[in-house]
Amino acid sequence: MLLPLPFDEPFAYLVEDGTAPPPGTLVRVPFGPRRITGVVWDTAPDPKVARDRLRPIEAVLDTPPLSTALRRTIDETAAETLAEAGSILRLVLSVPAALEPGPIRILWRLPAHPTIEALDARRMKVIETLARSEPLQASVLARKAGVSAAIVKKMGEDGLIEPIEQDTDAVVAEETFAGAPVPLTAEQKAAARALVDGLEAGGWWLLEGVPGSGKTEVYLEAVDACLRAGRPVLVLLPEIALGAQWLGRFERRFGVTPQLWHSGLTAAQRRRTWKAVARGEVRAVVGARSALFLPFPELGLIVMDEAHDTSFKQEDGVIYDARTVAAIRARHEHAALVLVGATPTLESLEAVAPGRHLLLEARYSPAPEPSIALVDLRREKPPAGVFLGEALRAALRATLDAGEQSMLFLNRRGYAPLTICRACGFRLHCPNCTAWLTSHHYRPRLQCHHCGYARPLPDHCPECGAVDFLASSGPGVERIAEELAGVLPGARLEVMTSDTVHSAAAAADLVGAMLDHRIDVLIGTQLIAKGHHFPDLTMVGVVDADIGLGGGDLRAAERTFQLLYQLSGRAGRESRPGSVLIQTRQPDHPVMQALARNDRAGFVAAELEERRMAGMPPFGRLAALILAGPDAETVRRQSRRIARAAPELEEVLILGPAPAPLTLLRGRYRERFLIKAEPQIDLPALLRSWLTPIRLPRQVRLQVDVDPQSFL
DNA sequence: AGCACGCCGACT
DNA sequence: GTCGGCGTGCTC
Repeated sequence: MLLPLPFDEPFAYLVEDGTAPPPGTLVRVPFGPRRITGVVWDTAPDPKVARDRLRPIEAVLDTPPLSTALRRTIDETAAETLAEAGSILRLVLSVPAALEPGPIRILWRLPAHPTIEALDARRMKVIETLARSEPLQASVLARKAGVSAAIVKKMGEDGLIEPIEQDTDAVVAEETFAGAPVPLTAEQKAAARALVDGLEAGGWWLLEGVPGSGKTEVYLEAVDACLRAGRPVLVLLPEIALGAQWLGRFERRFGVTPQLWHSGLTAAQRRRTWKAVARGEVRAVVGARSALFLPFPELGLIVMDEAHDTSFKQEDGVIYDARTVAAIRARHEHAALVLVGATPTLESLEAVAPGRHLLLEARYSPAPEPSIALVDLRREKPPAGVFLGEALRAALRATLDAGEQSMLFLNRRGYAPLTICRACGFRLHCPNCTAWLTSHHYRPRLQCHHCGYARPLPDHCPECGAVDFLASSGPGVERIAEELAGVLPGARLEVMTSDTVHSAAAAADLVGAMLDHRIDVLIGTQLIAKGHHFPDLTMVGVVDADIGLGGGDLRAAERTFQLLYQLSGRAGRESRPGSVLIQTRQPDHPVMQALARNDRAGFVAAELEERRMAGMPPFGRLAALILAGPDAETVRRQSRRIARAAPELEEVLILGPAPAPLTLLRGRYRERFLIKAEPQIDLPALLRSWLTPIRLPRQVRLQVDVDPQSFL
């Protein structure tokens, strides 16, 4: 029995007269003082307790069993991430309430032999209504029959009508997938055909296309083919992309809304969807990465849109990469997997089989490629405290005068990333993290973006007490909005960040305001880079393109290119030409040069060559170990212990331990290792044999991150 | 993960 | 004298 708790091995239980339920069955078992729902696993467990201490299974649940494909996915994901199998099972059984019967609703129907003698007119009306209807709720019945609720209630008491109980979770809306296919270009048709023809055989594809090339329409053809073949489909999107625009396209194509799975669902929606998926009644789910662990009895196709997006990496709790898990699940389901995006990761470009890399090169609409220009901030240096250079200001003005829209991009929330005392030089920092406090003006306070610490904006220096000497250093989007208001008086500005957009509805409002041209300039963080199409948007300005390039991140260049490339795609839709202005202090950087030449292929080739030389992914594999605990010395001592036990292999390079860049995070000291292995090495297995024998004191936590995306 | 057991501080 | 803090250990 595998339990949804952090254990690797299944536990053993007694079964009556040796009739064990088949693998996958959900059962209720006693575990210490509590009752837990576990799943019958495939291998006979090896109990580490005496036979006579085994306890019996308490009950077998009605929930349909977990499929073999899902159980193998759990095993393999555990092996790959070094998480316990039980922790992965916990992701599958993430909705405990879905394992219980749902709320009961009482419906009324006619008895087998209804009494109709001597009934008054109102009672007859109720009988007649039920005679030509399905069982109804009391209130609905009363309304339909045109009588008061009291009459229905009394008839129930008198046995004239009969109650039945209905599990409200058992009711699903019938899904009829219809809608109209969108006409496709020859290039799109060819790509769609390749996917449709390959569905049966399975395996994975890379669907790459410039923004506006119709990638969605192409993969929706594969979705359609899969549904026609009677197999369910899972479409994964970055959480933020699960917006009205995407759903609108799905609805236009299929005439129905798919089932949704994301963090914003209510408990009841979550419970109903989980149950319906488990019963095999759901044919299409669109969701964020956690949807990969839904209990589909079988799956025909997994589509990952914007597959390069960093939100597909789960960074806390069980650390997993949705791309890896999707590949594992697709393989065990004999399902097809399609990774979709404008800027596929170097990993997927390198791994894809030549015939399975589908390219869409033509833009749907006749808009020409945007012109991209670099502004050298070293030459055109704005005065201190000013962040928009002359060229950018002029472009913004011209766009406004032409009655068109602009976007200003800066990947920094808040007003300023640092507040400094001009009297004593003190920098306001977080008490729990190695990080400055960001000042926010819209919601006035100082905030740590790593741990959630916040305090009011101070009027004096907490160090030397000097009043009115605190100065903002560096820009955030709020500060850019302030500066821009001075540059374009009267222009309609809006700021879009996770601070100003709390809900899907708020995001839809902003998008709507852009579409209706009630906004002249939209200022925002990477939220604004994600697939929205604004016909009147012709200018995109990047306030500081260098932000992502610093630090020790091996993917810094790749990510910066992805982000700015995607952003450039926002400019100039329909028939109007777009222009992109990028402010940078490193105009000679390969990323900036490639952007200016609009040369993605060249950038990818050069970056791949660098990775190859360095043995970095995709030509080698990385893992990060992070030890964290409240006491710095204990953490250091334990890291040295782990270092001493490290395997010594020619194909494996172990760097560290060293204090993590974010040395203090949420009040815990952190030491890091980085492990680089040649591709032929089974890195998870190596880590397991290295780390499993090591017992750490409870205050020190060891986190293993295979294929890390973040290097903090 | 939870939950109990167990050993040291401020209180009705 | 007890209530309760959370460190440690165990759960088939």
